[in-house]
Amino acid sequence: MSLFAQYRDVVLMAVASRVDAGELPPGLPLERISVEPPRDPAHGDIATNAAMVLAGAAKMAPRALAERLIGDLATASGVSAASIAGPGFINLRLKPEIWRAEVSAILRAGIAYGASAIGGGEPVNVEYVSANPTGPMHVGHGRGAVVGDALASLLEKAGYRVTREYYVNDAGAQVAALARSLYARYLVAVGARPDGHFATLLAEGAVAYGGDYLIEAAQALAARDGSQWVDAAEDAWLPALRDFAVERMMALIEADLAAVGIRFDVTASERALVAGGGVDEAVALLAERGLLYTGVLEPPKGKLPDDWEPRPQTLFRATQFGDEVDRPLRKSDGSWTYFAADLAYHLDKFRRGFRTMIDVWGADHGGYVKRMQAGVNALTGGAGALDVKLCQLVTLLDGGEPVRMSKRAGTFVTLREVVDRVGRDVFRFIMLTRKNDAPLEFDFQTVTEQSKDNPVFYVQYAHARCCSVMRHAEATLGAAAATDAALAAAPLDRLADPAELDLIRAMAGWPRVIEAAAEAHEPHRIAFFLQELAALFHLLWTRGKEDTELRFLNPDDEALTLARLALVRATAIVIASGLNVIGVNPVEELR
RNA sequence: GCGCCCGUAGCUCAGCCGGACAGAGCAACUGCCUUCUAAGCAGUAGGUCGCAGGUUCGAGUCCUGCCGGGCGCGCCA
Repeated sequence: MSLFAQYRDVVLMAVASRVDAGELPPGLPLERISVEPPRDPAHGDIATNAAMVLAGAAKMAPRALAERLIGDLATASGVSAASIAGPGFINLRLKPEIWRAEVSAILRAGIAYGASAIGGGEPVNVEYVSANPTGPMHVGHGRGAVVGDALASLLEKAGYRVTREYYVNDAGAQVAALARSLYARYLVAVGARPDGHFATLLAEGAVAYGGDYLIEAAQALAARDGSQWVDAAEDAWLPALRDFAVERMMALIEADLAAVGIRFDVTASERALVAGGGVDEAVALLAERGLLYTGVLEPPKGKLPDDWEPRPQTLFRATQFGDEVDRPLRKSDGSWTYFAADLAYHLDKFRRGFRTMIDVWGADHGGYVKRMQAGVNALTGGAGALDVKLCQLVTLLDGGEPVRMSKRAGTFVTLREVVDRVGRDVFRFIMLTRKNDAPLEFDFQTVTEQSKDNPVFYVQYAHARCCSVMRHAEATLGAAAATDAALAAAPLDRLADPAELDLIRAMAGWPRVIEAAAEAHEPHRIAFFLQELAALFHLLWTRGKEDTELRFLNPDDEALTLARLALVRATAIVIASGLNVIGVNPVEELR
């Protein structure tokens, strides 16, 4: 339990004892009480809004209510002072040994420090990337991949049972178009058409996917199947080529993702879902609940599609669940819309035991959120909840100049190109330096330079400095004295400098960051926490440069040295713990 | 036209499901290297939190309207 959770209990006990004593009425809204670090550290170590949030129900002035509570709080274990401030805040000052004990706790917990049980083992499904299997990943996909993966790790750290999932859209028109593009490449590969044939088709718009990656795929297809498809009818070759292409593209995508250290527990296929009758089942369920009807939609406002014509179709009553219009489930050719299949897919997730589902999408899918949430709401009878994290665009720059698009990939700069250039750790960290709904600028020059302009480096450098100190310590004191177990028993009361206590307080906040970020589904908070923690460590380091008394290694005072080594080691552990959640390897040396 | 997201210091952005004088980095100016990696640190300066109302003891945070930017708007996914 985090320190703040512990003191929340202390506050609750103080309230309960005043209720027992008849000084406060029963039935107060205790859930509104928060216990957190005050924004201004000068106010104390721990602040609670208890008096203010209970004032209404207790029919008392906040400060008067605070007076009732403060006696119990001032004498609570570990509290050195309690005061009432401002509109009715109660500020607690903790004895320094409470903070110091946190250093031992970190050393004993190791990289697991910060783990929480608030998830209570509840299953959560995080679906991310889910790019069409039509080509290599581009950087935009990479952002969603990192956000989803870090969010999944974050939730695991907070005690949820997480499934990482990829939904393969292998049933729609996109993959048919992919198969046609592959066929055109194939005809060239087996020599049935001249070299320029593909370029001509592409220019005419007869094929959709012009990326070079289909050349290799076509050669592989030719090697496997020879020229058997050359004179075949489309009906004959399309299914075979589609399967071949999807399999090939998924291998490509999985390799790209592996380069960023991302893997999935479950890969769900849209085609398998449709073939297995999942869509019929979901649609039947909606029909059963009276949520389907046949109707004609108004034409969309704004840009009207060229071939718009009103026609009756099967509609889902999404408007009953907060959507703007009712949504079609069938295309004019009788097949299911993507939305229908996605409904079935989310119903499937729910039936697999996930009441909480999180989808990470690109911002261009923003218009799709309400209908999907409406669908989940309808299909689960309100028991399932879908949260959608929309990732805004990534703009690639090089020294402030926009990066030109790559021909090889078709249109976009590939994820692989970027990761090969900057490394997976840099890529992952930078992708979390903005909240997901803000656009992100990714400048090759900035993210690879070694200065404090580069947040990845800045955090890594703090960790490397910690490791450097430990290496020096081991050289003089011996490895046995510098183990985590040995340091946990160091005389921590020697840590008395305000800058040292500031660092400890920040580290003690790590469990809170995990819990708050997990509840908000916001992995970027970890990156910001790490930057703050690194800053505090760099500050302390430089103080030691200026004032020999504050140096970590003090040859004349071994007890003091051990206490400070405990602090340094704890810092390294918390940084590593944070980097671990976002999937970045902490480095031990930067040379 | 409608929906979603965004609007915080000159620039890039935080701001923890309303809380105590609004934070950081960059850029600018001033300092700190015989000492654990100066690839760092400290200080100074800089903001009507887009605008106008509303709810509240209390609003950058919630509600309404407007302004500005991005994304999207049957038979694509």
